[in-house]
Amino acid sequence: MKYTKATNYALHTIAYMIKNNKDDKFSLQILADNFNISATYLSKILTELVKADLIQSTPGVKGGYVLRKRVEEISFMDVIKATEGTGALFSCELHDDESGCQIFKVMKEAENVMKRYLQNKKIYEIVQYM
Amino acid sequence: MKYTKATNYALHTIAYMIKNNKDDKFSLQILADNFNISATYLSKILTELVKADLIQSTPGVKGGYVLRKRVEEISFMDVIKATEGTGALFSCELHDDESGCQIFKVMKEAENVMKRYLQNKKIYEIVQYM
DNA sequence: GATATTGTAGACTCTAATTATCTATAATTA
DNA sequence: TAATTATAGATAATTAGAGTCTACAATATC
Repeated sequence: MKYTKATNYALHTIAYMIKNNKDDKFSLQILADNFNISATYLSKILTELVKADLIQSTPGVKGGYVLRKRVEEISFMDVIKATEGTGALFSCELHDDESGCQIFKVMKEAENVMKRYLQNKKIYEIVQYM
Repeated sequence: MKYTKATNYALHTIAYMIKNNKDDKFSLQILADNFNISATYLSKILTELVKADLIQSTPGVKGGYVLRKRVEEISFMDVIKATEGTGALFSCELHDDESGCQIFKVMKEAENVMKRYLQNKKIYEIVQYM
């Protein structure tokens, strides 16, 4: 069980945008070069952030990506949800009704504890140390 | 990012052993039948629990698996560690020294919060409700 | 000591997800 | 219209997960 690299790129992209003047527009190429990955690959990741309404994209000349929320409103969890999805980390196929499984309940609550931590932690908080 | 099914089988096996007389010896076949999976497959999973010293296996006639610790000493995390390994959920390849990455630090602490919860939760606590 | 029983190791397969890349296309500005 | 910028689609390589099957090792019992 591991977070995907896409999540890492997404978190670093948002942090990068906040750090380098949060109101600017950033081109895909600039961002991709920053991580040494192909632009189309990063595009797929950022498109998920667009769908999640965390950033906005505009095509065409002078286009690019821009933050869509105030930095106080962008948590780690918001970004992770966009890239990893919202499904539970643990699932139990051994019961007809998973939610009745005692093991599932514990695993789900443990997951919630982690997710609450990530929901409360905002990305701008750590940008100053980067 | 998902827990493996192996973790689910492992947790259910320990719970099953605690529930059905914790001092008994259980044969692989009985346990595998219980979950409708093949014995050799479950064996691979339980062998990890043996290595982690949570259960003991004895081959031969009248052999089987038996718990090796008192039930108060078997936490969810103990089992999960055995099946999922001990590596961090998040890793950052964008820095030479990962531990200096601010994003990594937050992700690691979030993980620790979840793991502490699972370390404090013992399997015998939920068996009574199964 | 032979035999039945029980767990383990190894090789192997199948599938799905991850991690990309490349090409073509759509939208926008100048 | 041309240049620029993001997106969608096809494709491919690699790895992890989820098993199965066969052979083997250890143990008890007769």
